[in-house]
Amino acid sequence: MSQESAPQEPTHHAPVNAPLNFLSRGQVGQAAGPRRVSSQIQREVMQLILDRKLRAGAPLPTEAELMGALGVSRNSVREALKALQALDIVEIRHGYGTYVGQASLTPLVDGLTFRTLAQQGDDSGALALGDILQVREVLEEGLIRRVVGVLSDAELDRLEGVVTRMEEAGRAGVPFPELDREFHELMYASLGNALVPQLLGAFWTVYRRVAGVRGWTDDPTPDVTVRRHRDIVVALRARDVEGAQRAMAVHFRGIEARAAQESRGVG
Amino acid sequence: MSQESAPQEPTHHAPVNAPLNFLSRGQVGQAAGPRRVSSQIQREVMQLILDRKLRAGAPLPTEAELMGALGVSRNSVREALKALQALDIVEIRHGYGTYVGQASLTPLVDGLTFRTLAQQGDDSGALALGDILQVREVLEEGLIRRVVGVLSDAELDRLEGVVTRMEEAGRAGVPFPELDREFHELMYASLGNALVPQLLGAFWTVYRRVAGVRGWTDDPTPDVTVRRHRDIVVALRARDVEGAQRAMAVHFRGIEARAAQESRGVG
DNA sequence: TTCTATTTGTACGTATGTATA
DNA sequence: TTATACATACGTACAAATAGA
Repeated sequence: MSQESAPQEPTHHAPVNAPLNFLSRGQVGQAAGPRRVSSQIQREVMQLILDRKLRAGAPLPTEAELMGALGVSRNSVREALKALQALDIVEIRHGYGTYVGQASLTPLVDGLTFRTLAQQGDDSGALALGDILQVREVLEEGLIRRVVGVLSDAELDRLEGVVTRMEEAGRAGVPFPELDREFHELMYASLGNALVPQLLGAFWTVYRRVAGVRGWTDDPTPDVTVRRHRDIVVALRARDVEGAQRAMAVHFRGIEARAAQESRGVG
Repeated sequence: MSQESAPQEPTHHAPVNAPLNFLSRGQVGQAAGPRRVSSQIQREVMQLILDRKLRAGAPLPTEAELMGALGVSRNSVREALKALQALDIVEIRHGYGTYVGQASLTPLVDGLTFRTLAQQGDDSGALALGDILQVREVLEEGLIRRVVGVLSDAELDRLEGVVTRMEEAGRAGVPFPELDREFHELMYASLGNALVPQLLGAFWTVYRRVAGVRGWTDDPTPDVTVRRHRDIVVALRARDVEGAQRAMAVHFRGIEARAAQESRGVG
């Protein structure tokens, strides 16, 4: 290993990283210099998925077929597929084949987790866990207002069921992080917005992972957590918009207080 | 190419895609079967960045050095680095070296753009442009309330300057998408939340890219757009929380109306 | 400017591990 | 269990790009 520490910025003239420009070079085009073979293959595969309207799980050509069809080496094909795999745009199953991926928010989770863990020597522009929490809070406080009117009684019953299970787990002394996640995802399902639950789930997962790496203990006051969630359900059932938002805000105050306390304990 | 259309779900027993588990297998550990060499290298490189506290732009070991240090082939190293490059965790410069990346939200932009473009045959769970717009709207309506109290007069002047430049561009018949982006990013800079401007910028970019691919025309009523932004600045200057949120809501009503209109035009 | 060393990009061949049928 | 298809990994060679002498 050369290049020890000394985080010196390189000259950095061209921040090139040309990702997916889609129709930037013609449809499946070969007109006018394809810059990097590997990047070109990435675009070709994505364009192939779009053109054939393939859904998640649909089979993609094998590596050998892509080699022949695009006239490139196996190495280039594999590097391109690895990059698309990291974006969850394709899914590679060893010994079986390559398939269209879910295009989930897994890359966001990975990236945010990495950035949050890397900011210990906190400098400008660094990402703190509090930033993620604040975004979650703003989102959920705004979303709960829009969901009060559309939540059905059946959905409210399901929410209350989750709270009940939380209570049971709390009495048994068992942590219930998954129930918390389920509660928040369930609440916004009726919005019919496919992005909302995934985005909230992504932030939630980042929080949990970072907390895990930092060795934070499990919820020290599960009874309080249960009560906060029950308050939310009560306000939702009463169709009380302001009350619901307030209950959500209180819930997040608790989360933030805990995070701040743990940070003090470590720092 | 075999495997034509027929988007049939495969058996799909194991949804394996083991990404970055961080300390899942010991620190830099090799204890107990490292499943995939390439994935293992990804984790090693990330752990190296964390351990050495390297900042964005810092040089990483060359491919040859990684080969020697980890005892793997160059192909495996390259595949791992390609995956990390897709996540913007490393930056590869041809003929020069590999560096720590910005860990930006580029992967999110790519993924959301891809998903939105792929959902033309709209089925369940598909991601629509309206979903992204709604998240932006909820975020900005909540954020503007929190920013009213902390915005300095200098920042308000800068915001008004952007609106003025919008007005000039509009009079000259020049579209001003970048000024719109600048306005929204500038507004939340004083929050000190590193995630907020990047997340909003990501959603904004996805919207613009999808609109571009779909061939939507530029803003047909730039004067209205300018007025909406000016209304926001006026409310902010008056420290009018409710008015600011209302102005932001009106702004988004306009965007949604335009998107709906364009969608009807195509569909 | 030209040359050179370093480093990444692409290609080919071969062997092995893995999952499906 | 066997056979087949496919991804995984390694090694080598050469091409292309960059920085610096």
